[in-house]
Amino acid sequence: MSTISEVAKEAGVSVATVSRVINQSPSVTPETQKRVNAAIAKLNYHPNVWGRSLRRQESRMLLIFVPNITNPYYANIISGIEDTARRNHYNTMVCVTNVDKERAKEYFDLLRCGNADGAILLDTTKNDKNVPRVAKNFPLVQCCEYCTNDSVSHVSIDNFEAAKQVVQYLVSLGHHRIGFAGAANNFISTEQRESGYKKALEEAGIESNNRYIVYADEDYNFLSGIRAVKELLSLKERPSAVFCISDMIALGAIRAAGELGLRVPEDLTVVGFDDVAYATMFKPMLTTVSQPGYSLGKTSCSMLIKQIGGADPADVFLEHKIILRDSSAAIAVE
Amino acid sequence: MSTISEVAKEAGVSVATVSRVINQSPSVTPETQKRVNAAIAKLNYHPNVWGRSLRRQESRMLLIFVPNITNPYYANIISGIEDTARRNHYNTMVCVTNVDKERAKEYFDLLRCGNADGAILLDTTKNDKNVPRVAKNFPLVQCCEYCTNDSVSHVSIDNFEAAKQVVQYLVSLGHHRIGFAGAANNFISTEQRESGYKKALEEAGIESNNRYIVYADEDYNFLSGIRAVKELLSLKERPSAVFCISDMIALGAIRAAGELGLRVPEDLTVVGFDDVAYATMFKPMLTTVSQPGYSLGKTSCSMLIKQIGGADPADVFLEHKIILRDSSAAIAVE
DNA sequence: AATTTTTATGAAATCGATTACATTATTACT
DNA sequence: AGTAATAATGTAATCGATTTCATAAAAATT
Repeated sequence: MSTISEVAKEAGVSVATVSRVINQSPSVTPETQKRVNAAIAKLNYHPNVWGRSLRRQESRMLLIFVPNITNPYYANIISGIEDTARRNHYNTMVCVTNVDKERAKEYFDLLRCGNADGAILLDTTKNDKNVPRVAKNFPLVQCCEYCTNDSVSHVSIDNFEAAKQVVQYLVSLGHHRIGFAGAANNFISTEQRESGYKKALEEAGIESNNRYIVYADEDYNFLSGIRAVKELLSLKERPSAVFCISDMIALGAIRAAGELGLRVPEDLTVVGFDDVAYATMFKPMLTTVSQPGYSLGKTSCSMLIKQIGGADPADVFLEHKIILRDSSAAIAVE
Repeated sequence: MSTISEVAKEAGVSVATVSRVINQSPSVTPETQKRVNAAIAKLNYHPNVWGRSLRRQESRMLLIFVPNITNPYYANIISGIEDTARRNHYNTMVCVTNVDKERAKEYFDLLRCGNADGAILLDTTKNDKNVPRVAKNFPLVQCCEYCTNDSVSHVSIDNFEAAKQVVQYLVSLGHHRIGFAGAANNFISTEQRESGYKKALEEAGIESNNRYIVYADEDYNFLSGIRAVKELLSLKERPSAVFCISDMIALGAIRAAGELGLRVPEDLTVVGFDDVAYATMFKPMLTTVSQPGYSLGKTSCSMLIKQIGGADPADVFLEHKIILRDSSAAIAVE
């Protein structure tokens, strides 16, 4: 690879002038510019990032922490982040943490070493102690999930409100035995959706029943969704509707119903969360809550870039949307 | 952030000695080591990567090009790559190209700028002209998909052989009207699987019928799978089995059958490819070909690291496995 | 024409780490 | 004891780009 001094020699100017041409600073004769550009083209020169970063004290690289990349729900968010980063001349680097705190710490070292200027976290848990600590020294933005410490920026939907609205919708369909399928993890969204569920029941004057609340595994996987919802459906007074905090669990719910000889939505109404592509791929198509993934990513990224520029942390809530499909219906007359 | 010279001052030694301690070079007194390490801890010092990379002329960063991250099939491969990279003290950076050649070119610039030492490509198309060109100057390894130019390394399964075996299996079940659902893209695996399909038919003495060959969209999406297979099933003499080059298309095939009132596997045998998690999530569970994703990633990565160290390009083929489940059955006696 | 201002360019310092070479201190050997 | 060999550490060059400051040339002003 060629260096700036090779270009300088080729063009018959000093390295300073070449640098000026690259960075489009004024006061370079059009004629000199042409000569330098010709040399750059001839040598296929690309400015070396190490030299540049070292001098400028910035890497123009952003990190994106995701727990795993299997969940299609992250794809839109990442697109939103990457497009915004690119538009601002930042590169991005997806760091797959696998919900492994050790690995996350290793990735945080990329900030300490100067490898990156900031990070967007999609995997913060409720009680995370490390994130606020890192945020003291480096620009961070939490997206979708966040820790309770409110000194760190976050962008998300209002999970409490969304869950409340879902349950209100179910009540409006005539359901009053409404189940909740959560997950055994420490994500704040999980907690908030459960709170929203309870609040809506309370406001509707329906007594909350702990046996109507079950939990799938940490990662919302399909099989644990089946297991959890089967538990719910084998109750004596089984619920006529179940609100699942992820589409994956909801698909499990539909399968569980099928295995127990129940039809969806005739015998059981199922509502999911996230609106992944698979929600429409199988019959019945899933009623679910859609998050503005691309916007969440886009907003997180522009917030991060502002913070790198010195802005203060902030919290932003974006709008969700409830999408009605086949898996929910009014309760049959008893 | 603190620098090496601050550490040197704190420890009362020269920067050279600090560097020696960091890099564990011999001939540093245990006592000095202790002092330096204490200073490092006290200042929370992390060596700056720009300085180091600039001097060492290496970034210890590897790129992973993926067409999209929605496809769960990539998750294992990426895990294999990342674990191997980490074990060799390399960082990795996932670059989502969205099958956009322009964006891929931008990412290649990360190599030219020195941001990365090499790349693993999961998205090379058959006739790609750019990849061999880039491979002249930088270490590249193609994984799963590769271009016909054989000067560039690749790691993959033997798609031709796998497809042949699938069709031989179908023939052994008594099927002789066997359909093929490919995709309208330029991936070499697509072509090789079609060739393997044809070869197996030929060897079994079954005449190939062009009307039994249909194509889903470029990205193997579910809906186009439904469309393509419906075409197949509406033929007068419809096939009794269909081999789909991806699980997504196979799931579409099952749906298509259902919509036309056909049962799987009683009326139609369906075989997929890739063994994604969803293959077991819906009834009937999918018979499919499993690729050793983790090993593909791992092998690609160690090959890349060897190439960075100066080794020559090479080609490696790994073993696939045909996984028999519910969606395939012997043909009913007519 | 002489002086000031502006413009274009170059020389050299700088960013933070590594490393070849130089230097000093210590140990081993005759 | 005096010299050679070895060990521990320091000095300074280096990687490639940016940028401050200096300088030379051109243009504008009086």
